[in-house]
Amino acid sequence: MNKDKYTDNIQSQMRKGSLEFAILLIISRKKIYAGDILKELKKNKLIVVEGTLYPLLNRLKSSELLSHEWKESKSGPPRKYYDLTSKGKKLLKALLEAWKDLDHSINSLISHYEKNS
Amino acid sequence: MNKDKYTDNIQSQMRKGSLEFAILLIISRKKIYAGDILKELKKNKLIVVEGTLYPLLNRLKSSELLSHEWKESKSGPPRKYYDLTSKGKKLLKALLEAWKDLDHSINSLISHYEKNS
DNA sequence: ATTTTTTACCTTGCTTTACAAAGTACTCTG
DNA sequence: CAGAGTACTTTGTAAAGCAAGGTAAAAAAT
Repeated sequence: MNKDKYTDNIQSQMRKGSLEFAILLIISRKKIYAGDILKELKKNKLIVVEGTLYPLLNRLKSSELLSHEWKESKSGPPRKYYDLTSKGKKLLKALLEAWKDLDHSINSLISHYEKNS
Repeated sequence: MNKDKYTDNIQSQMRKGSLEFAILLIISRKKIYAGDILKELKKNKLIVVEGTLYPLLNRLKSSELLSHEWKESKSGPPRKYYDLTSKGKKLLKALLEAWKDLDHSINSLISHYEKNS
């Protein structure tokens, strides 16, 4: 175990856990392809790389949470535009509740911390 | 890939990412041993099992984020009581900032979602 | 006093997954 | 058509969660 590597990565670990959720939220707004999803995530400080995003999208696809259709691009090869399936929409609602729970739990722990420091 | 298994686990994945953070927060309040950490996590709906918690505590220990001392128990074998090292305290402050960023990012995405649905 | 139960911590084997890096393929520009 | 840019995929490696089983100490039951 490389200590520094471990320590450095805890912060990114924290973000990664919410990655599927963030991606479903982004796709729920409008049909969008991988390149623009990456940009949206970066805009929100949720840094991901291709090697993570593409397999993740394919997992969501084969779990029938996403569908996609090919669309021509004016500046390169065609793109896969993703959309939520009804199963995906349903899950998104559930994740929203789960997020609210987590948000509440962590913020409650934080408020204890901040009282004592 | 088992679809249902994958779908079922996204919610817990979300929580897991914040696990180290939550554990450091809990330990920051007072010296505490694994059994009581489990109870605190459950109280906050952050469900974890022994097979996850013990290796995690050991990783935090070998990264010098935690220290521990053995204490006698009145109802069984001795317990390892964990405490934050100064390195752990420093990391906790950094994680607090990272959490606030994540919280802000996700809640911003959510507010877009809720506007459109 | 020995056995059983409870409590506490640890380990093993399996599976999932993030990521870097390399690969494939399409399209536009010159 | 060669090269640059864009888009999607695959491979190999390492990290980590979890179920299940293991070790050990102390208390309770017999």
